[in-house]
Order: sequence, then C-alpha cells, then structure tokens
Amino acid sequence: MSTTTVSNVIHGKAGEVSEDTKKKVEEFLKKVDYVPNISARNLAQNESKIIGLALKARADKYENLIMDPFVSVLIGGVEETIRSAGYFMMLYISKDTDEIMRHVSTWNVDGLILFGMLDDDGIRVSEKYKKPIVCIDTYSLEGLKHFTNVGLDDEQGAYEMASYLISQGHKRIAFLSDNTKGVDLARLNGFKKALKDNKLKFKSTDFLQIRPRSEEIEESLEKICQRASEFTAIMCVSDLYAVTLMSALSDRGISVPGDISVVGFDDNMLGQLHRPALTTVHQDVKAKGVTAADTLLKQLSGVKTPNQIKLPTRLVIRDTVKNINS
Amino acid sequence: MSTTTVSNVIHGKAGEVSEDTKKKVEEFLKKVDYVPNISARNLAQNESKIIGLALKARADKYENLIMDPFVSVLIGGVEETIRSAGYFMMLYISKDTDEIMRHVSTWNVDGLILFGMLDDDGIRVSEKYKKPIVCIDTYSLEGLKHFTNVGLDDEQGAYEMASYLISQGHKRIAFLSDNTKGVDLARLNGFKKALKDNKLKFKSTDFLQIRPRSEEIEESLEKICQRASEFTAIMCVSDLYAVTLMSALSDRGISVPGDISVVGFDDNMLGQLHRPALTTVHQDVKAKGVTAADTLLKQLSGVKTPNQIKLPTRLVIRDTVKNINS
DNA sequence: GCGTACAACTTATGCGCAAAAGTAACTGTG
DNA sequence: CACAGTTACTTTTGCGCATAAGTTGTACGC
Repeated sequence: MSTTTVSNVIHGKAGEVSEDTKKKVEEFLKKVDYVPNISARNLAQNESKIIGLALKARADKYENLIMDPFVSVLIGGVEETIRSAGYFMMLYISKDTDEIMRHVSTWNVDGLILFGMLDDDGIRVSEKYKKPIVCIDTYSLEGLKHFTNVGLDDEQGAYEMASYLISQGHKRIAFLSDNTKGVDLARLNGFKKALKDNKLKFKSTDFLQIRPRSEEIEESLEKICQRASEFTAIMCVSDLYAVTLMSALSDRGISVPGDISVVGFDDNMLGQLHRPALTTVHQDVKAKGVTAADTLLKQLSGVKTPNQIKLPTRLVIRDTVKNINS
Repeated sequence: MSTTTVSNVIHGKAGEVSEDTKKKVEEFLKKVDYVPNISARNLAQNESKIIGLALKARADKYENLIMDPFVSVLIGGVEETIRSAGYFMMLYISKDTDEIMRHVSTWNVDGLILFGMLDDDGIRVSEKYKKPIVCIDTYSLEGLKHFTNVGLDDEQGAYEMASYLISQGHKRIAFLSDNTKGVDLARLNGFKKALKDNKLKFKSTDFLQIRPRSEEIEESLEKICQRASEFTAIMCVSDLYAVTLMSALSDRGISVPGDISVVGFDDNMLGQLHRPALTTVHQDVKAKGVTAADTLLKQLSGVKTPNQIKLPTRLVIRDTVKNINS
C-alpha cells in the first residue's frame, strides 16, 4: 500500500485504483481513524483552503462594530457558506490594515473577504495581495478595478424611505449619521435625492452628527435632542442609531411618533423589539455574507463574477412614523 | 547565508549569530519582504498556532445564537487575546459536534474554546481531543475532570436579583426560560434559593416556558402574557427574553413596570437601550472571552490553571421594577 | 605546539502530503 | 510472438521550515 494509492483513494481518483484495494484502503483508513494533515497538504499544494474574513473598524467605532448584531449575522452567513464548500474561515478583527496583511500572507489565505475597511485601505490591500478579494459595503469606483464589492442599493433604499416620510406629510426631516463616507454617504444621497425630487430643500444643518465613541455619544445626543423640535422626522443611518436616539428622546419626554417620527435602516432585532416598533429599511445581512462568500468561492474556482453586486432593500413600515398630512 | 542562520535570526537566537551577519540577514529579509509560511512551520513543528473557537447551538437556538450580541462580543474578546499572543483564531459554527471534531483534527488546532456545547458533548470532544480545552458556560461536574470551565456565578447573580425583587415587595414572581439545563438551571436555582430563604414557595407553574424557534415564539409569548396577571414580577433568564417579553406585554397593553415588573440577565445593549431601561444582572462578556482565551494560552505554555473560573456578576438596577411595598 | 573549547557557521534530515516519474504484469492486435 | 497500450500499482521528489548533526576557524591554557 503506497502513499499514492492511498492518496488516490482519498481523492476518489477512480480508474487508477482497483475496487479491491480501494476497499482495503478505506477499511484501513477507518480503522486508524485517519485525518489528513492540512498543513502538509497546504505546503504541497500551495493553497490553504482558508478564507480570511477581516473586520476592520475605525478606532472610534471598534466597540460598536463588535457589539452590532450585524457583525455576528454576517459572520454566520460567511462561515456557513464557506464551510459547506470545504473551506475554513479565519477571522481577523483589527484596526490595523498592515497587521491584517501580514496575517493573510503568513497563512497563504486563498481568498479574502473584507468588511468595514475604508476604500483606500481596500485598494492598498489588493495591491499587495494577488488573490481574489471580495469587499462588503465599500463605495469606491477606483476599488472596483481591484476587487468585487457586495453591497446594497443603499441610495435606492434611502430614497424610498425618504419618499415615504414625505408622503406622510413630513417636510422638515433631519438625517442622522456619524460620518459622510461610503455607505452612509450613499444613504444620505438617496435621502437628498428624494427631497430634491419633491422640491424640498436640504440644508447642511439638517445633518445631525452623532459620535460613536461612548465618551462622546451622550453629549452628541443631548445636542441632537435639543434640536428635535426643528424637525418632524429624523431619518437615521442605522437601526442602532435610531434606537439609541429614541431612548435619548424618551429620556427627555419627547415621544415617538407623537412628537417626532424616527426611522432607521438595516432592520435588525433592535428595532424589531423596540416599542413602538421601528419603521426601517430592511436588508438581508445573512444574504450579504452568503453572497460575499459565494462570489469569492466562484472566483476561486475560476468563474467570472460581476465586480459589483447590489442586494435589494425593502421598506418595512412599522410604528415610528406619524402621518401628519393635515 | 544558510537557512539555519536565517532561521536563527528570525527566532532571535542570540549567541548563535554574529551581530554582523544578523544585520545582513535582517536587511535581506526586509528587502525581499519575507513572510514565513506557516503551513511549513506547522508541519515541521507539529503545532498550528491556531486556537479553535467552536460555537455550537441546539438546532432550535441556532438562529438566536447568531443574532445575539453576546456572541460577537465573546468572539471579539477571544480574538483580541489570542492574536496578541501570536495565535490565530479559526471560528467554527455548527450544530454538529462530529463536524467540529473533524475540523479540529485536520487543522491540528493547538487548543479549543467551546461555547454553547451541551455538557456531554463537551466531554465527548475532550475524550478524542488530547489538547487543552476551555469551555464557556458549562455546568457539569463530570466535565471539569476533562476541561476547564470559564463561567459566571450564575446562581449568586440570580439569587441577588430575586432577593432584590423580594425586597421590593414582590411575592408572586415567575421565572422565564426556554430550558432548565446548564446556565439556565443555575439561574433558576439561585432564584429558587432566594425564594426559599425568604419563606416563599416556588410552584412548578411559576416556570414560564418560552420557545426559541421563530415559528413557536409568538404562541408561547401569547400563553405567557395571558398568565401575566398571576404575577407581580417576571424574572427572565436573559436580556433577550426580557426585552422580547416586554415587547409582547406592550403589544397587549400591559405596562412595565406599572402592571408588572420584568428583569433580565446579561446586561447587553438590548436592555440598555430599552425604555424603561431594563433592571438586570450584569456580566462582562468580553472578560469572559478574554479569560477563556487567557486560560487556554496559559495551559498551552504549561502553566497550571484552576479548572473552574467563575466571573462575578453585578446587580444593575434600572427602571423595570416597581416597588410594591405597601 | 598540541589539545580543548567555543563561536559561527553549513549541511542534512524529516514533518505529511500530492503529483511526477517509474515499473511490472497483463491484454489485445497485426 | 513481438510490441504498443493499459491497468494497477510503487518509488521518488519537493513544498518551506526547524533542528540535529557536522564543519571550520580561532583563542586560550599548559
């Protein structure tokens, strides 16, 4: 029984091994409870069967990243897909792109999924790393030359939401976010577009800035709540912020949707469990993870994929918007 | 420049290499942007520098597991600790223990952290896997012979919470959970003990069963809410269930804490953002992950560790309990 | 000035695997 | 019956690393 014969049996190379010996080998493998050594296989094949999932966060959002149910659902989707294709997932959470890079090359990771990475960082990575990369939720035309993006039609989703608010009679609507880049910018743009199409003006003061860091968040919420009476509705860039805002409003005796309407974006458990239940834009986070992983897997097997995949959103009308049409 | 010399420089084996050649080698390494091939190192050393984090869920709780902010925080804690010690994390989410086992042995994972595994499964794993295992939140005396457990003083936490409820005048208190095993049992026991110490009776009908599966959860909530008037307070086994319950109560016009008091356990963002803010038992989930990883790392470097580590809990009194002392 | 000790290297070996190259026995064909 | 082709194997090689074993040169003591 030579190693090659055994190897052939393991890899199911029929025609090379007689049925007789095949059975013998299989029995033997079972008897000794054989498990292949992946390190050795990797060394010989120069492939690792590992997909790296790198989550990166701006330092000030790191805490939120980890807390967000979004992340665990995403991880779950990726892991499931990858595993059923015989790959393994190495998870990497970091604030430091270089560290991620080093990690990826030491392990000779076969493919990369990046999330939360700034667009230029993604490009930087792709320049060094010569294997397939799929990014989630990036917004960089430049980047699309280097990697595939799996995202959402954020602009359209925000457009629909803003249009809905306007249809309910809202004219003074604020937009709440912590930055104006990437996804947040796309959502803001959709919002602005809806205003414009309805002949409403967007003033820069209608942008309410929330600070993600725990030391600053209270102060920023205080400022925002003080200005609440200026608006009839606040459109938040995420459910997390919508619910955070509603808690702050509630603490100050401002009722939702009685005094002011609030909407979110994402549709996660936070808004679903809130009462009144949050009106929001639904996205299928698990599908995002699954799609990203699937796309990467396809690329690994040499199948061409579009370099931009946009998943649809869906308006979910619940109870945080008041109809104020006279 | 021989491989050994280079290897020695990389591993900082001073005294074996002259300062001169050391510098030369280092310059060279930088120039060619050398990255070690971990597969080769693993093969040579028979160690992988990988820590496996296996999350297992009963089929009916799988969805919840993934959604729960608990999980991502735990993962974050483990990942951070492991990485700063030069290890890597391979994440494994599955309903199937055998699959986890196969994975672990193919990769020759150096150590294992198990979460959400039933006690007997943990033991089964430890019988095959001859390397260090740290479990999180198991409750099996038998298991402690095989692995280290990092957990909480659940019983004490629940005892304090129940005592607090009693001090606020509550005598008819229900306990809500989806099962009576492991952690949930410990919390239930703490609850029962507090009742007993205060000369209150626990009837088996005071246990309210919630069903975790999304198809059944509504029905079980309906039953529970119908019985709400029997109690002045409901102690929930987790914040997730407490908030879920409060949403259901709110939908039926039952006010918290006006009509009934509700408390949770865990202290996660769900309860913190809820209004009224949830009175609960705090646990430091990140610390749990960090402690588990630290303990495993210690064991890997041959340091003895206690086989049972219990992290403290802390009562967090917020706004969901009414003082009903006459 | 011979042996010992040690510093600073180099060479050789094996980890477990996949695949290339080699071998031996058997089969069919002209 | 000789030779090509095929089947069912075995032997060999090399992936990149750490380390054991071997080599060389130099300093020092007596």
